[in-house]
Amino acid sequence: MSAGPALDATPETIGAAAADQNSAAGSSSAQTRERLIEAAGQVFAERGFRQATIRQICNRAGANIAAVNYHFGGKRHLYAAVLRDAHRRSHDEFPIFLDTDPTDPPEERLRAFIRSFLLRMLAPGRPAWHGRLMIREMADPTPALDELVRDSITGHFADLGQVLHELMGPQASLESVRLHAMSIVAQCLFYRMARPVIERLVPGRYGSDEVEALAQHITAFSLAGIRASDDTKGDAGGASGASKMDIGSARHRSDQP
Amino acid sequence: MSAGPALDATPETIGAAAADQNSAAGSSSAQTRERLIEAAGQVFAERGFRQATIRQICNRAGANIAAVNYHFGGKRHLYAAVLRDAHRRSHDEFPIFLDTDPTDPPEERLRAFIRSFLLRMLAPGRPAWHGRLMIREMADPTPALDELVRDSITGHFADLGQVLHELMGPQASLESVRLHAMSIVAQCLFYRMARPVIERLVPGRYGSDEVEALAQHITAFSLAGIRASDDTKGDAGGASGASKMDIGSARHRSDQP
DNA sequence: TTGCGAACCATACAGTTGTTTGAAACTGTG
DNA sequence: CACAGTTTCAAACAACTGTATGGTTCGCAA
Repeated sequence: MSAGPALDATPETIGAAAADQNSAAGSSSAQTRERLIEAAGQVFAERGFRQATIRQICNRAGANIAAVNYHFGGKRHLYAAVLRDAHRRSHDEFPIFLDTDPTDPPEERLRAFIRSFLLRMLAPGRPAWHGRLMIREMADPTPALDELVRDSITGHFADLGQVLHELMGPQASLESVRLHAMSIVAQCLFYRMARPVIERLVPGRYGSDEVEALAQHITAFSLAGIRASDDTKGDAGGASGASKMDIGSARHRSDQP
Repeated sequence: MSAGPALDATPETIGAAAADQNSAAGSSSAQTRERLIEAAGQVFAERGFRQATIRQICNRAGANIAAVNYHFGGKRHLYAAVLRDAHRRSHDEFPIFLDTDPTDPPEERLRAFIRSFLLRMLAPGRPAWHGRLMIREMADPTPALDELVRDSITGHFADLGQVLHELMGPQASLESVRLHAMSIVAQCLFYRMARPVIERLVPGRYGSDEVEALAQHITAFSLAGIRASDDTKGDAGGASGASKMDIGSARHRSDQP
C-alpha cells in the first residue's frame, strides 16, 4: 500500500525488530530514524508542530526531504513519535517521586514530586523537549494531546492526589484535593510556560539553575496552603473519605487493558 | 508610498479622526476596521497568529482579502491592533483591583486581584480574547510580546508585589515577594493555559462558571502560603524593607515619558 | 453634472508547505 | 557476479500563504 518499513507496526515493534536484525550498531534505517527524532525534537520544541518544517528537520538530521514520509509516514506520525520519545526520556531521568519511596512521609514525597516536575520542565538538554512540547500542546493542542493526557498526565495527577489526600486527612473532599493539586501543578508549569515573560520581567533569573530554590519555595508555599485547608465545610464532589481517590475522570495510566 | 488611510498614525489618532468626520455611526472605513478587528480577534484567539489566515479573517468580517493590507498595512499590524484592543477591553471590564480601593485591607485587595485576573482569563465572550492571546504569546512569542510586557504586565506585577509587600511585612525580601507573586499569577494563568488538559481530565469543570469558587480557593491557599513565609533568613535580592518595591526590572506602566 | 479621493474588489504573484514519485545507490545473500 | 529488498535521493506536485496591482464603485463637494 505505502512505502516505508512497517508503518502499521508500533514504534516499539519496529525498534525491537531493528535491534534483532542488527543488535550492535543499529541498522541504517534505525540510525536515520534516530537522527530524525533527535532533529525533530529540537525543531518541534523550538517552533511548534505547525511552524516546524519537514525540510528544516531533515536538513538538521542530514537526511533527504522524503525521509520523514518514508520512515514515519508523515509529519504527524513523526511528531507523535517525538512526543513519546521525549516523554519516556524525561521520565527515565526524572521519575515522578525522585529519590523517595512510598514509605517516606507525604511531605517528603510532595517535595520530591515538585522538584522532579520542575527538573522535567527546566532541565537543559534533551529531556527539556518534553516540557516545551507539553506547553505547546496546551496552548495549541494537536490530536496527540489525547494520548498524552491518557497515558501520562492522568496517572501523575492521580499520584499527586494520593499524596495530597494523605496530607489533608481523610475528611478532605475530592473537590478540595483537586483544587490543591492544580495549585501545585500550576506553580510548576508556570516557570516553563511563562519563561518568555519572566525573561523580560526579571532577566536571567528563575531558570534551570534555580530549580532547587524554586522547589523549596513551591513546597513551603503549598504545604502552608494545604495545612490551612479547613475542609469540614460542604462538599460538592462527594466521595469524601475514600481511601484510594481517583482524582481525574479518566483511567489510571497503569490500568490499560 | 503605500495605500490605505493614515498608516503612519497611531490607532488612537485614526479613531479620533474618524469620530470627527462622522461622529454618529462611524465612517465606512472605521466600520470595516472594526469588523476586521472583531473577526481577527476571534481567528487569532482560535488559531494563533501564524496559523490564522488573512483570507479566513476577511471572510468572517465580510471584507475583501485586500482589506487587511489596506486598513492595517499587513497581518502583523492587524495582530498588534487586535492585541491592544483586547487588552483595553478586558481591563475596562475587569480592572486590576475590581470593586476595591487602596484603603481596603491587603487581604481584600489580593482577593480582588485574583478574582479580576481569573475573570479576565475565563470570562466568556469578547474580553476572553485577551487571555487566549496572552497564553499564545507565552507559548509562542511574537514581536508583540515586548510591547505587552512593557505596557501591561510589568505594571500589574508591581501592583501585586505592592499588596504582597503589605501582607508580608517590611522585612520581606524582594526575592520572596517575587516568588510569592509568581505563585499567585501561576495559579490564575493555569485555568486558562491548561484548559485543554483540564477539559480532558475533569470534563465540564473549572470553566467560566466557577470563577468565584476558584478565586476563593486560590486566595485562601495563597494567603496561607504568604503568612507562613518566615522571611527572616538570608536575602539574595537585596533592597529588603524598601517602602515602594519595584518588583520587576522594567519601567512601571504609568511612568511612560 | 463633473471631479476627486477614499474604499473596495477580483485577480495575479512569488514563496513555502507536506507529500509523491521514479530512479539511483546501497545492503546482504545466493 | 547477479539479484532482490531496503534505503536514499533529486525533482516535481498541488495546495496554500501574505501581499501587490489595476480597475471599479462610492460619497460628497464644487
